[in-house]
Amino acid sequence: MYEAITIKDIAKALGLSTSTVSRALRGSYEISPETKKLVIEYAEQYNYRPNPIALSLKERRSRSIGVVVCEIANNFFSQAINGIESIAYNRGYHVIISQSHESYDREVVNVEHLASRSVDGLLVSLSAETDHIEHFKNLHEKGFPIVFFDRITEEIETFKVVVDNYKGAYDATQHLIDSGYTKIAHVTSSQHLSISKERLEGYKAALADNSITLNESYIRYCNHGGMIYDELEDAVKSLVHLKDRPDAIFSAGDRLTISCLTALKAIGLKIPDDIALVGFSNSPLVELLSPALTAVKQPAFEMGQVATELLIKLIESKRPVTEFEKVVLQTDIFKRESSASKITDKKPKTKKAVS
Amino acid sequence: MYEAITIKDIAKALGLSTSTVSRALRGSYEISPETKKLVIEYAEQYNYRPNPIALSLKERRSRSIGVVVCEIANNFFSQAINGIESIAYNRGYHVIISQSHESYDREVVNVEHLASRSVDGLLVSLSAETDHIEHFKNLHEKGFPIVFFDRITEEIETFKVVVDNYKGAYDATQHLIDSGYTKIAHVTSSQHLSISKERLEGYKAALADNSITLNESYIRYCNHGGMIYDELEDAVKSLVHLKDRPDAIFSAGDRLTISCLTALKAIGLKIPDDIALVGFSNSPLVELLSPALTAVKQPAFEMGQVATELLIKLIESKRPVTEFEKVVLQTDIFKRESSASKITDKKPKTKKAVS
DNA sequence: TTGTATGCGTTATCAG
DNA sequence: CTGATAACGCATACAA
Repeated sequence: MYEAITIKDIAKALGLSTSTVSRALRGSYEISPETKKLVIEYAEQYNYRPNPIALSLKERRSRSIGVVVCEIANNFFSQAINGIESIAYNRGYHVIISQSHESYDREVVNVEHLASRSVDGLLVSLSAETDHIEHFKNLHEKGFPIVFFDRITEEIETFKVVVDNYKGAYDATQHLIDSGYTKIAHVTSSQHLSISKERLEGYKAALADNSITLNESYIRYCNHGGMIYDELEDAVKSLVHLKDRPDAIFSAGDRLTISCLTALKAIGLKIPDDIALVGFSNSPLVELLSPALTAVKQPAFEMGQVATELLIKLIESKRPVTEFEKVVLQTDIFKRESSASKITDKKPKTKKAVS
Repeated sequence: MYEAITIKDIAKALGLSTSTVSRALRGSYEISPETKKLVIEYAEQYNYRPNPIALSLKERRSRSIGVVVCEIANNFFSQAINGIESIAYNRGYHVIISQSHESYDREVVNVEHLASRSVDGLLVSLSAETDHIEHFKNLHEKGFPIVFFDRITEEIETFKVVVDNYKGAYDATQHLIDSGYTKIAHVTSSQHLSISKERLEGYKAALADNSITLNESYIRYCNHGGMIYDELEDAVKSLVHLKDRPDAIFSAGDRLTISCLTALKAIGLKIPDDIALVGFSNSPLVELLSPALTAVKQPAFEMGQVATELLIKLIESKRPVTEFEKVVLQTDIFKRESSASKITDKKPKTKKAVS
């Protein structure tokens, strides 16, 4: 039905060979100015565009990079993708986005599809369900360029871009403690994720540094990233129904934080009067939600940019790269307006140095 | 660097011809069971995957559809894309997303790139800057499948999916009036957009039906969709600095609503005490922002689904389609908790029937 | 300066 | 049942 013009059409129309047309269009020096002019004008007139599919086949590269994330309806990832795009666009790469919706199976399918030669490299942030990464290992061993960001794996040696999750979590927890809360629950994503582990460590360290005993029953994992059923709502409910109800929650992700807000609202608890909330979030609305929320913000856009630069470096390098860096950026904490409630005269601790 | 296995490799290794291997892999009935088994096992072992690029070239279709939107960091569009994906995935199509960031030039580039045979069809929501659509007309006239959603154009006859913007805007405005506000400003996107025009009409109609004189100085357009400089902040500021300051704002889009919230906060105005706000928004947080906000919510996911179904219908139809429907869905209004302020005992009007 | 032939990976057609 | 060949659109090594 839809037929576009090809080099062959131009060649036929002008009584030339396809190679001449091809060379003329690429401005090759070996073509006479007249022929060149003729061809270029004709191409212009008929709005000729080279077929990228044919080019890909020939050049064995598609000039596109694949992005594998859990969700784009997530402020962190949509901002990261904007960063990815900003670099890719300038370097002449297309960006193909795929969502796993936190499903391991879906992630495998997406990776296979993308990698089977329709992209030149992959930017990956693991799904919450993913606990083994053979699908990436196979590719990586064959030399396929992969860069991990945010939700990374230590099992594959390549470029990685993350934030200092430990410190972000530490600061968040410390902020709650500084505000007078001591019974601090932690709602996090899957146990398998690097970010969950690091944030958990930061949380634990802050408690320890303030001589607060860790209460294991205050920790809730959402192994499906809150994507199934009422995974997160259930977690929050079970927390507030504890006999020794926590007076604050530290949530470890954008979606989790938003879901916590929603769940608490649904339960009828007021923030921060009934319970305080501090969470990782990149929502532009966090500043609006004050005093409901204090947010730890990730430099999502920059992470996307850095990861993309590294990936393109990998793609375009002639010889195998052997030196891999792990870029660590810093989080920002947006503190809510201090509300009267719960604020004590505790002296703020000096911040600990973090690994 | 990264080399994947091809049919040719298998053929060589097994001492067969490429055609035999190809047929064996596709389970052709004319291949002996033994050969079939041999080939399939070998392919499995070496993790063979057909090269989609080569397939595209051969079949003159890529089994992928392109999406052209302004932003994915926008609740409406990210939800719509989820709807698009949900259908496309089931029908075996890839989704390639491109963002115009409300720039006309960027939109043209994206469309050209996508359409030059790397996608089989296009799902389009126009950018705020776009005031002529030759780039789509050309394609459409050549028979290239396009479906418009949300921000559509009447100049091209094809499938379209929208919401009843008139009614959504009418309801929003009526809600403000019912709550006792009369000096209602309207912050909207570009004048060129269909949605802006329709929402403006709904706003005007509600005012008229309540015998409120339209104050032209209460209307603010953001012709770049709020993407440049402080376009939106300036609009809000100029509104609140009017000598006859409006007591309410109706904002006509997801980003606009969020920006209004942010801008009002920055200025130091409390919602709804100083000024009320009702806006189109699909943010999962709107219910949290109560009583700051009443939101008109669009069925984004469904819109994405419907648009995708129509596009695939267009792509896969053998003969040119001549009957085009325009699907109109309904908005939902999420009303904020009624706050004491400003609520009068005005009797609610009966809703008008809408075109 | 231009044309011819080849190959990228796959499948369809035609011959065996 | 299997193999050789052509074609999809393009670029390039090689001829002329």
